[in-house]
Amino acid sequence: MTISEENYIKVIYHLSLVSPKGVNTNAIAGMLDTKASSVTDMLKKLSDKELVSYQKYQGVTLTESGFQSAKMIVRKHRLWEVFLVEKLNFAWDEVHEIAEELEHIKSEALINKLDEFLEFPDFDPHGDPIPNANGEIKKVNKLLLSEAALNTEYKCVGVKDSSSDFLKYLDKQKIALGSKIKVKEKESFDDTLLVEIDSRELTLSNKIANNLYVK
Amino acid sequence: MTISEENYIKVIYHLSLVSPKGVNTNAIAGMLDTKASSVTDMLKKLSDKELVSYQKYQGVTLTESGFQSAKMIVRKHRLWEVFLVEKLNFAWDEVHEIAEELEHIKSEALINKLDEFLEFPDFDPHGDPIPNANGEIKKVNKLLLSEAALNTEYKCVGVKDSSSDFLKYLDKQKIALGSKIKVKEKESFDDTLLVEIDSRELTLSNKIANNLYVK
DNA sequence: ATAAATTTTTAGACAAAACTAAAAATAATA
DNA sequence: TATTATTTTTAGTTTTGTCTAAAAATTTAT
Ligand SMILES: [Mn+2]
Ligand SMILES: [Mn+2]
Ligand SMILES: [Mn+2]
Ligand SMILES: [Mn+2]
Repeated sequence: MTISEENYIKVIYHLSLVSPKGVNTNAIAGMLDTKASSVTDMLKKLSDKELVSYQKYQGVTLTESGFQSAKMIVRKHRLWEVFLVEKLNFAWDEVHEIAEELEHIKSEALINKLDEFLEFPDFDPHGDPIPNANGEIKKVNKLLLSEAALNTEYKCVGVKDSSSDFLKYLDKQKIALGSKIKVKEKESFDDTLLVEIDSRELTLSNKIANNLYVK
Repeated sequence: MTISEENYIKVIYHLSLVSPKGVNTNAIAGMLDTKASSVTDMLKKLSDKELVSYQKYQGVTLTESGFQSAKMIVRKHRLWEVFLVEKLNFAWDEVHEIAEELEHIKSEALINKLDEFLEFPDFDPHGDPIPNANGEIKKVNKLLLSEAALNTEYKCVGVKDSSSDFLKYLDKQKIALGSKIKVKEKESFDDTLLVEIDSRELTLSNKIANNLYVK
């Protein structure tokens, strides 16, 4: 697989978690910052290689083989992110772009040795699960902070939006994965939350609450 | 720079250490396992980007900017090799191919953090010097074992040939970088050496002696 | 149900990096 | 020096991945 093919497969994987019946050409184009016509061309090629099932105008889904490949790319991406944060001391908002490149390094021995070196982590720095060498993914019952019950203690376990802006905002508010969090009040007008985080009180907008996973 | 351009620049760098007056088209083609015509095409492009000085039929040399770029690629290659051996426990004959891919990862922050993580190594697992962030290379007065004086204690500090075959042969003979080595006798007929390595006696062919650096 | 809007695909073109075959320049040899 | 051999370059293709513009299919709205 070329780097470009891998990027398409990965994007189709992520989109099909949201639209499992079939992923739109335009959605793929949007994610890859390319044109719909380019996507159509690539879908034909991926279909020839039996990585996707594609019938024109009907959207696209991954085949079993495409699904497996996608998970291996995601595995590499997330393991490299762990490496960058845990070993090289990058901040969690700095690692995604670099991992976008590292995820295309071919060696299977490399990724398995890296996994071992990192002591087989289950989650990446953003709380996303890391598929193991067989492609198995540990399922976690997380929910968005916006859906959390009042006066119940949760733990921050992941972010939905992992843009640098959002991650830096969390840093500024000293909200990290692992922080204890409890919703004390919910403003009915705009769903603003009054929360207690590690015994500090904070006000969080609904937008924030919609992008923070808790458990 | 594309990956292909980087590979050309790196090969021209290595070849120009041997032929500083100008590197031949055919030599480049040989190293990159491509055709001379492809090399000519690329030399024009590199010349347009002022990474090389090129006049047709006259061979090619790196410009200052090309030279600096080449050293940064070599820096990345060798730092990754150290990482693979020191941290991921790869054998020294397994790392070159993987480093061939890793050397093209773009981030400068990454390579400098990796350098720090590895505690700023001066040499890679094959004894080759690692340029620092400014492109400076530590010069070492090493010589080939075949040129070593008799009955003088040396230390193995590098290999000239770093093919898997040669490296595995050294492993089998328990010759590693850092081993103490002394030439006891030199057979005048075929230059075979009788050496003492870490207090074991061994017979080494001239071909071996011509590919092992000592100091 | 028809028309309008949107999405998707096709057709044709382009740049990068490779190739083959043939021509041109340079180097080696008689 | 003239001839031959080798090296290098040019000319013309190919493949991959992209693009624009236009056509076709599908979806939405009237
Ligand atoms: Mn990421
Ligand atoms: Mn991540
Ligand atoms: Mn190497
Ligand atoms: Mn090396």
